[in-house]
Amino acid sequence: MTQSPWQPISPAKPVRPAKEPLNRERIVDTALRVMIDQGYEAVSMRKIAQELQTGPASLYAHVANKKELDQLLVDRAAAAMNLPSPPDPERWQEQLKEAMREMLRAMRTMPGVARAAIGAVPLGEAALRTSECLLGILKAGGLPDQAVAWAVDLIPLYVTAVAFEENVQRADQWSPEDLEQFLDGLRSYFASLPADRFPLTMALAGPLTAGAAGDDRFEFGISVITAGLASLAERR
Amino acid sequence: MTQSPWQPISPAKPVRPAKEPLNRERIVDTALRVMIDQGYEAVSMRKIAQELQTGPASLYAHVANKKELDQLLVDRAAAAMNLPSPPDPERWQEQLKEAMREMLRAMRTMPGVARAAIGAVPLGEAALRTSECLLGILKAGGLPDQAVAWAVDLIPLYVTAVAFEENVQRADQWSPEDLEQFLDGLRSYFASLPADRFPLTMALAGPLTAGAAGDDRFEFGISVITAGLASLAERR
DNA sequence: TTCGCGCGTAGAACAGTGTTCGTCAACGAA
DNA sequence: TTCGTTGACGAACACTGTTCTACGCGCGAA
Repeated sequence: MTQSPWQPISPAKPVRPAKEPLNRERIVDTALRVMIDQGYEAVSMRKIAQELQTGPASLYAHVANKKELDQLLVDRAAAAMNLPSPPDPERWQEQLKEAMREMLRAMRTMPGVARAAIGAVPLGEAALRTSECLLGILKAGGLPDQAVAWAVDLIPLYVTAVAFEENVQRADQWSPEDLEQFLDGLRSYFASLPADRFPLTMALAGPLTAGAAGDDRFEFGISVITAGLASLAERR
Repeated sequence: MTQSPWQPISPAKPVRPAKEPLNRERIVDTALRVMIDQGYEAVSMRKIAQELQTGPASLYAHVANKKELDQLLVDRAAAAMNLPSPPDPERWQEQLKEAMREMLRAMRTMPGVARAAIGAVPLGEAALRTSECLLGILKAGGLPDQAVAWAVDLIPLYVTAVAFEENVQRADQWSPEDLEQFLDGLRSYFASLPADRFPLTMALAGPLTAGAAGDDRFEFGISVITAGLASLAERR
């Protein structure tokens, strides 16, 4: 089928520029960069495509869908964790806490990865490596196998949830002053409650609004979990 | 200003049907209904408006935005929980576990509410009531005030995360067979790993994939948390 | 009774989203 | 040289939350 003669001449020939071909790694790199400096909400297929100077459809040749891209980002975060090893039966509780701190640290450097990780079992290679590490520490602690397995589910669940909660605040661009202002509002809200129905909430308004910014609350959480797991080990 | 005489006859008169006026409660009712039988993802302003035979803009007269609607749904779930009371110092650990089971139960009857609850401090009246209840139980357990306060943060975080994880599966319409198939795939995936790098993952493939369907894993989690909190109380 | 005002209603539009369709250029094999 | 395959990608589809704007009804004031 030849061209119709009256057709307008071919429009300026897009002349595909000799640019680096797309691949999965470049896509994940770009997504990670966008996520780090604009947050998870900004990571859209369109934005990444634009950043790579292409159209959104091009990405689908290398990534099944957005969910898979999310998983790849999670795996990047997991790869960035350097966890304690080898497991030491004498120090397993401290090692466990160190591991949890490291997990939170890695998730903090990539705000938004918690949002991508929550509610989806991470099965990438790097994620499995962290699981393997946790398994080692917990086995060194002398926990029964079933407890070890479930703990490996519980621990990332908690850390991810904490990171996610922090990122919700970060996503709204809260400054420390905003946070303090929010807490002030919260305290006066607690103070305005009906005293007959919420006596404890009112009495504990101070502690309830403490430690929101720093790591104290997280340290409390990992202490509770570690102590709880230790109690299972001791009664073996 | 009279009508121009040449104007076409009044166009069928929209005749606003004598329908019940919109209000916040009807909106939340509808949203809840949609969420229960179609999941959280299906709860959109448009869909709710359509369900109420109106346009999406109408909702904004009664609800500030989607986030606020989410919070109202969460509060409905909180209102549906009937928690143990009064606190009993002799049975505080069992009461705590009962409370957590009840929280999960309520969230299960409203699949999707966990998605709405996660990462946003619930401050509605019903949510405060559950906090107050937890505060009572934990105080009865003899925990220090700061521990009580942080525990009240930790507990809903865990329960919500578990419920959310379950709902991700439910959202994808997984049947029990699908779940079993997924676990089979997981086990064979574990079996195919390089044995030198993932020895523990392979050895514990059984326990790792156990208890995904039932409540055993959740029971383990609440036991760990309760034991951890108890250890803080005992060393007072 | 009539006027005017305000509030609730709601259609249309805006700026996004994930994803798919169909086309087009480039490249290796025949 | 021609063919077939593959990757790239603009356009379009079906959505989303939210806002603008006009419209009509009920209610209080005159």
